[in-house]
Amino acid sequence: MHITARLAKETAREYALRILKDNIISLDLAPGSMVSENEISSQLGLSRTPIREALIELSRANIVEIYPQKGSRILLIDYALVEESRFLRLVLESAVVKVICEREGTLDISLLEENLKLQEFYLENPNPDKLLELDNQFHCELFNLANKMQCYHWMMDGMTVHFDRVRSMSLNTIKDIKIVNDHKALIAAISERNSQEAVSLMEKHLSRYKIDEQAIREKYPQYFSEV
Amino acid sequence: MHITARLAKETAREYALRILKDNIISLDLAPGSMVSENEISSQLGLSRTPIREALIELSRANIVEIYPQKGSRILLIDYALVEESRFLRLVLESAVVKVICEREGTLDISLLEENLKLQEFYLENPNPDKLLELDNQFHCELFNLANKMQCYHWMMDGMTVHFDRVRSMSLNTIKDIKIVNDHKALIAAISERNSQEAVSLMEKHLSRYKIDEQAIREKYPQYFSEV
DNA sequence: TGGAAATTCTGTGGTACCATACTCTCGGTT
DNA sequence: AACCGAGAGTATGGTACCACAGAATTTCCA
Repeated sequence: MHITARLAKETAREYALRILKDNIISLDLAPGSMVSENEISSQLGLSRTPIREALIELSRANIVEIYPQKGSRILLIDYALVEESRFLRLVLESAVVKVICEREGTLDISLLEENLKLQEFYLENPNPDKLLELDNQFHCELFNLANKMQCYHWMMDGMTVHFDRVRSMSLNTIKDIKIVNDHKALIAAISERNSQEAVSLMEKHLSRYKIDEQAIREKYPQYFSEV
Repeated sequence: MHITARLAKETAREYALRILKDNIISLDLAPGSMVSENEISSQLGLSRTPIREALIELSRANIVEIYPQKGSRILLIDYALVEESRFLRLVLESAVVKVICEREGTLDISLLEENLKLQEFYLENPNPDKLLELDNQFHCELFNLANKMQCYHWMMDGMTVHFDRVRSMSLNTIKDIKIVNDHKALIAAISERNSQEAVSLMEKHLSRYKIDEQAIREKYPQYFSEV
C-alpha cells in the first residue's frame, strides 16, 4: 500500500479514507483482495476505529464489503455498477448543464476556462493523474455554477471511486485528448447558452468512459466480477 | 426522544441510526437542537461508538452537523437543500420512468398495482405514516423496474430524511389524495409505455412536495434557517 | 489412516477510558 | 464596574481492550 503523509487539520478518519481511496483507485489495493483493519491501522500508525469508520463509509458506496467477524474485501469491479453510476452522472450532469444554460443573469465561467488551460498544459506535458484531478474539478465546477453543490457531494463523493478505478486501468493518452476537447466544446456551448447543444455534448462526453470495457476486461480479467 | 425496541439482527449502529432518523423525521429531535452522544447512548443503552458512527452518517447527508469538541446539532431545515434534493429526485426519477417505458421485453407492474391498492385502502382508513411508507416503497419499486436499485440507495438513503421531515410538518390529508391519484395515473402511463406522459406525470407529481413551503414556514418559523 | 470434535487463531462489533479542545464561570486586578 | 485569565466542566476524537463469531488447525478416537 502506498502511504503519504497526513495533512494538517486532517482527522485520522479523513486521512484513512483518503489513503484507502487513493490505493483503491491506483489498484494498489487490488479488487477482490482482503484487507484487515489491524494491518491498515498499523501501517498508518492509527488505531482501528478511524480505519473501521473509513471502511464503513466505503462499504456504503459499494467499494468495500464488510463481512462481520470475517474480514473486509475490496470489491471486484461490477460493471453493472459502473454503468449505473455512469447513468446517474449522465442524467444529473445533463440536467446541470441545462440549468446553467437557462440560468438568468451573468455567468462567470472563468474557473472553467482556467481549468481548461491547465488541462491543455498537462496534455502537452503528460501527467495522467493531474488530468484526472482536473477532470473531476471541471465537473465539480459545473455543479457549482448550477448551484447544485449539494447534489455533487451527495452522489459524486461516493461514486467517483468507481469511475476513477476503471479509468486508471485504461491507457488514457488518446482518450485524454478527446476529453479535453469535449470540455472545450462544452464551455463554448455554455457561454452561448446553447442548452440543447451542451446537453448533447455532455452525453457524448460521458459516453467516452464506456468504450474501454472490453479492452480492460481482457487485460485484468481477475478484477471483474461475473455477470 | 421516542425509542422503540431493537430489532433482531440489527447492529447497534443500525439501531441508533434508525431511532435517530425516526425522531428527526417526527421532529421529536427538533431542528436546531443540540444532541449529545452521551445522552443518546445512555437513552439507548449503548456505548458512544455506535451513536457516533450514526451521527457521522447523518452529517454526511447534512441532517446533522458535528462541531468537533463542541457538540452535534440537528440542522435547521434549509429549504435550498430540500429544493436540491427535489431537483435530484425529479431529474433521476424522470429518467427512471423513461427507462422503464422504453425497456424491451415484458414488464411486471404487479407490485406497483398491489402497492396502489394498499394506498387506496389507507386513504379510506386514514393512516398517514403508512401512506408515507407506501409512497417511498412505490418509488423504490420504480427504480427496481428500471434496474437502477443502486442509484436508489446511493441517493435516497441519505435524502429521504430531508423530504420526510418536511412532509411530516404539513397537513397531508388533501395532498395524500392527489399523490395516490398521481401514482395511479403513472401506472397507467407506464403500462401503455407512454414515456412522454409518464415523465410529465412524474414532474407534476414531485412538484406537489413544493407547494407547502410558505404554510410550513409560518407554522414552524423556528425550524427554518435563514435565506 | 480418515474423520469428527475441540481448540486456537483471527477478524469485526462494541465498551470503557484517555486526550484534547472549547466554553463558561468565577475571582482578582486595574 | 469592566476586563482578563485560570480552572472546572463537558464535548467529541482517538486508543486500548474485551466479546463474540467464524475459519483453520490440531488432536484424539475408531
